[in-house]
Amino acid sequence: MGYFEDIQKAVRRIPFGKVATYGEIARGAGHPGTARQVAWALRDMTAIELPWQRVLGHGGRILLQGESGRHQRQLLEQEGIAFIGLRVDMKRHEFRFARAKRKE
DNA sequence: GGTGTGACGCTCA
DNA sequence: ATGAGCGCCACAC
Repeated sequence: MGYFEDIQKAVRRIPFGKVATYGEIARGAGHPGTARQVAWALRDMTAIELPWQRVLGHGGRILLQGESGRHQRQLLEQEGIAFIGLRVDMKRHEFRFARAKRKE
């Protein structure tokens, strides 16, 4: 079990209609303080089936640039996630992990 | 093992 | 609100 898989599992735990920040994913995966690496890991995960669109930057901002970002927003809106300007309404949609767990 | 890189997060001007 | 600076850490060379 490596870092990559830990992140993958954490992302899968985000329920439909909810979103989580990179930092929250890192914590939920048991690797606090590695938000940046979460983004790195996600790049290679776009190929596999994963709700990567539910992962946002701090404050609910989409960090993907260009068309990818536009696509992400579209996917989120399809899930019924509300936006306030460029940010997701985190009051309504932020998902928080119960606690970091190493083994599943 | 040193160096550069990045879908980050936080502070401060 | 907006942007620069800096700390962070896993990975590929």
